[in-house]
This record gives sequence, structure tokens and C-alpha cells, in this order.
Amino acid sequence: MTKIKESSTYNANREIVMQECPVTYVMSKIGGHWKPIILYHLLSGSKRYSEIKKAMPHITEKMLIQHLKQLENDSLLTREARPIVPPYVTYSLTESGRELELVINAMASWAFKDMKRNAA
Amino acid sequence: MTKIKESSTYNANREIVMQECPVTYVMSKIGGHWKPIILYHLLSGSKRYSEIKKAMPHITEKMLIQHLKQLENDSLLTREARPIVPPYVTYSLTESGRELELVINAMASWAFKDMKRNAA
DNA sequence: ACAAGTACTTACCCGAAAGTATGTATCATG
DNA sequence: CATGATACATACTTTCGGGTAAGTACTTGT
Repeated sequence: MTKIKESSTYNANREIVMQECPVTYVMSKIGGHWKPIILYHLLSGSKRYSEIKKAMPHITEKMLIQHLKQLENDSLLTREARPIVPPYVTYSLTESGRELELVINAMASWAFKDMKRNAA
Repeated sequence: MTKIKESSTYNANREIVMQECPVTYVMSKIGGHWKPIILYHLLSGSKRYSEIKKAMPHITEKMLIQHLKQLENDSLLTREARPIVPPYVTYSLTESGRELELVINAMASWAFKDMKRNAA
């Protein structure tokens, strides 16, 4: 897990902004290149680690577990490991995570509209 | 304007992801600490540069104009400068920018729900 | 004995985003 | 003639997210 320095303007601003800006709050949970994609793939149901990996060929393993852990910490998904070998680990969305579908849909419909507009 | 190096894995991945992920598309337009706040302040109507600045005490001038220009480039707002001195410049949302209100609302309602859930 | 499969972990590096500090143009006013 | 107001611009530095490459643990199959 990457350590975070506390006393920087960067983080000070981030916190200030977080408290007043729900958009930034959401970004802090699902921002970055990979999180939305992970969530998207889990919207269709629980998946094994290796299944997610297969579904996202461009992500590195480091990034994948890093984000899976962050999403787990943020209570957007849960991890279930069966104590067998080879390991069998599944990830599923929580209530909170599933509710993001509405947000994602709102973003998607704006995005498609905007892409069309800018293409014309 | 910040120059962008083309041949990096980072940007390669970014482009791959952008084409398939509307969420990332939206993020590329309104991501970062400040853009959503700027948009939020403009939702209540056109504002002068100095008014926006006053409304966002923590942002530096560099960040403010940088993001205003990016938002203008992305056609989310328009800039109107009256040729007088001292300068009088106003910023207003475009159609595209105003349509983001729906997205912002979806995000906000999820954020508040999630904040409450995590506080309990 | 050794490779293969699964789900990670760790050390190191690089580039983009954000922040700091200072400078610029124009004119009105004291 | 110098100060203030407005809306920027630019050089430099720090911070953080992301990427590369390699290693780990445990067991089954050959």
C-alpha cells in the first residue's frame, strides 16, 4: 500500500475539496484508469480474480490487486477466499457498489451524447 | 498549455480505456481537484474571473486559468472578454456543460448516501 | 525433481498533475 | 510618477498515480 504524506498542500486541498464536493468524493472512490472498469465487470456478477484479469488484458497484476484492495477498503466490493490450493478468490459488489450503476449510467449517457456532439 | 508525450504506456492505456469506458471519458473532462467545483459555481450562472476566484479561496491562479482553458477547449464553457481596461472577462457554461448537472446530481446523491452509510 | 497454476507481494522508476513564486500589460487615479 | 486593479503567463519544484520486472507460497500433475 502506498504511503501518503499528510502535510502537503496537495492533500490539504484534497480534503477541503472532498468535504464540500460530492463529485470529488465519488472520484476518490472510482477515479483512476481502472476502477470504473473493474466495477463495470463486476456489475454482471461476482467474478474470480483470474476472470477479472482475463477481462482486462491491459491492466498489470499490481494495479489490479491494488485497486481491488482499495475498492474493498471503500466497501464497494467484498473479497471471499476459499482456503484451498490453488487459491480460489471471488470478488462481488456490495450494495454500495451496485448503487453506483445509476451514477455510471448518468455518466455514460452524457459521454455518448458529448462524443457524438464533438464528432459532428 | 501542458505538452503531452505520446509514447508512454500511461497514455497508451489511457486511450485504450477512453474508447471503451464512458466513465473515463467523463473523468477526462471533469476530473481533477478543481474542475467539478468550477462547474458547480457556474451552474448558478455566468461569472467573472474574479468572482470565481473569490468563490474558491484555495485554488491558485495558475490552476484556475489552466482548468478554465481546458474546460473551454472541451467546450464545456465559453469565455467572453470585453476589450476594456481593467479587463472584464466572464465565463458561462455551454449546453454541454449545463447537461452535466444531471451527472453531478447522480454523483451527489450517491455520495451523500454513501457518506451517511460510512458514518454510521 | 520440476514445471505449472493461482493469487498475490515487493523494489524500483517515470511522467503527469498540482503547487510555489514571480512577472506582465493596460489604463485610471492621486 | 507610482500605485492599484484585473486577468493572466512562465519557470521551477514537489507529489502521486501508474508501470516494469521480478519473486513468493502452496500443491497437483508428469
